Amino acid sequence: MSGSPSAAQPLSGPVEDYLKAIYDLERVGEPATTNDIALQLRVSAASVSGMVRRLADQGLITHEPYRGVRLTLDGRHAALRTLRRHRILECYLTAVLGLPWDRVHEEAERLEHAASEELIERMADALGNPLHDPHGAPIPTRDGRVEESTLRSLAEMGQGDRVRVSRMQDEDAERLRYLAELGIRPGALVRVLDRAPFEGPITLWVDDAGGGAQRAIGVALANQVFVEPITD
Amino acid sequence: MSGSPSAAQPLSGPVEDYLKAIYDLERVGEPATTNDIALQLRVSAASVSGMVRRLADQGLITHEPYRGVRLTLDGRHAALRTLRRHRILECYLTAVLGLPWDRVHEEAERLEHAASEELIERMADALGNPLHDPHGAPIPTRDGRVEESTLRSLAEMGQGDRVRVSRMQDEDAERLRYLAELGIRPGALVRVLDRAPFEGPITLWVDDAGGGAQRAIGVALANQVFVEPITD
DNA sequence: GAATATCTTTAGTCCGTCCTAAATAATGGA
DNA sequence: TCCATTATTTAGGACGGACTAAAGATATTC
Repeated sequence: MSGSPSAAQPLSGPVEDYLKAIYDLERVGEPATTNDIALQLRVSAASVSGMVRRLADQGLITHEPYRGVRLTLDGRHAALRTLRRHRILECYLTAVLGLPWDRVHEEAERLEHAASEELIERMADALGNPLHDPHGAPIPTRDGRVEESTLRSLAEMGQGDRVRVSRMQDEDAERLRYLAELGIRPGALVRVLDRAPFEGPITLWVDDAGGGAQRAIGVALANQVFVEPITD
Repeated sequence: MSGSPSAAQPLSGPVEDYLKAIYDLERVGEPATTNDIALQLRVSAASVSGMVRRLADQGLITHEPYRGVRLTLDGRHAALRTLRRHRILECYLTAVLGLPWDRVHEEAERLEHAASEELIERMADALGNPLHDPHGAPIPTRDGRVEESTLRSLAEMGQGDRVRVSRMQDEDAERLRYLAELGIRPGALVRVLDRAPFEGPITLWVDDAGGGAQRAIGVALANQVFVEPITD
């Protein structure tokens, strides 16, 4: 109840992380719950309760006890600024400095709290103002707009569906690397050949330069891959 | 008395800043005093006392009460790692991203605590492993060697002396910008035309592409410029 | 050598961010 | 409807890193 309206005073690293997490959880529609935030940030639920009070005091979120948390306009803007930083950094680190695809997330996670707005904009310019990061996530604009399409995960697809991979969860480097080895990365064209029952393996045909290859992955992995159906 | 010999466990930002400051102060020979560290880091002397105990506990420095502080081998290596990061970042930010010369110091000051070793090495490679940062400071090698020449400041020069600017203090952006405007930057050739008595202005001839220009600066400014005599 | 000035350290706080353990609220079955 | 489970919050602490005020050590000067 004491936050200035649009001050954009510098926020601490942890605060930026909370806001990002809340943004992410809230995107599915429901308010973000204490527990979800705790899981996402690998922090105890009690810690989240504490931080939630502080964020609410600063006017970055609203909190209905036992119900969950929503970003205010200020909070959303702060979250989007951080997200822009993060994703521009990911682009730059892969495209210009050649850091491996699966490790840029972690690096960006640290740099996003330290890089100035100016630096980020220089990187964005150097890259030609990209619209998506290397994992397919959309990059918010300077003024806080994002095209956050609600994508379906590959795990929701049925036999015969043909889809294009548009985005993947970037937190887990090992899974990311494995999926990339199978040819599953943003832009890839995939067809579901078969789905075994009882959450069994999903058999795919993954197109590539040499025609394609048959692959099988579990549901857990498929859940990290977001796709859009091909309509042709 | 409980630090592991060469662990290189990650250090916090503040700790890295203390080690850098101590390294810098200790370079002139004497142990770094509490007060000097406090002044350099713009922190109270009491805070330094507290931190000194922690650093000593971690085996990064040795402390003789009321006498001062010295880096251990571990501490020196940590300081040099941070310094390498800082200076490579400064190079990269100016040379590749075109950040203004006088502002890279503060940007690097933040990024140096967040950038991974790998990122720094990629930047160094992209730059062709430079030996000096944009302000003329030598860049420590990966294995912790530096050519720390003991330079004289421009303020120590007398009438008629001819010198090459080799390095300048980078903390103060405004002064840096002003000196650069006068043509005083690393590499510049300068002759002392006159020194007014009682700490008065120093009149210089500064060579440049168009022949050169006469300039006058105060002692305070001249103290921030380090030079080597030209012997020819 | 005593008095004074200057440094340094200790004592006691504070804030941010985390924790565990215990208390309280909401929810879903029987 | 009441009970058990699960989610959330509160209570109470820890730690790193900063502070001010006061006390102790060293240096300087007469």
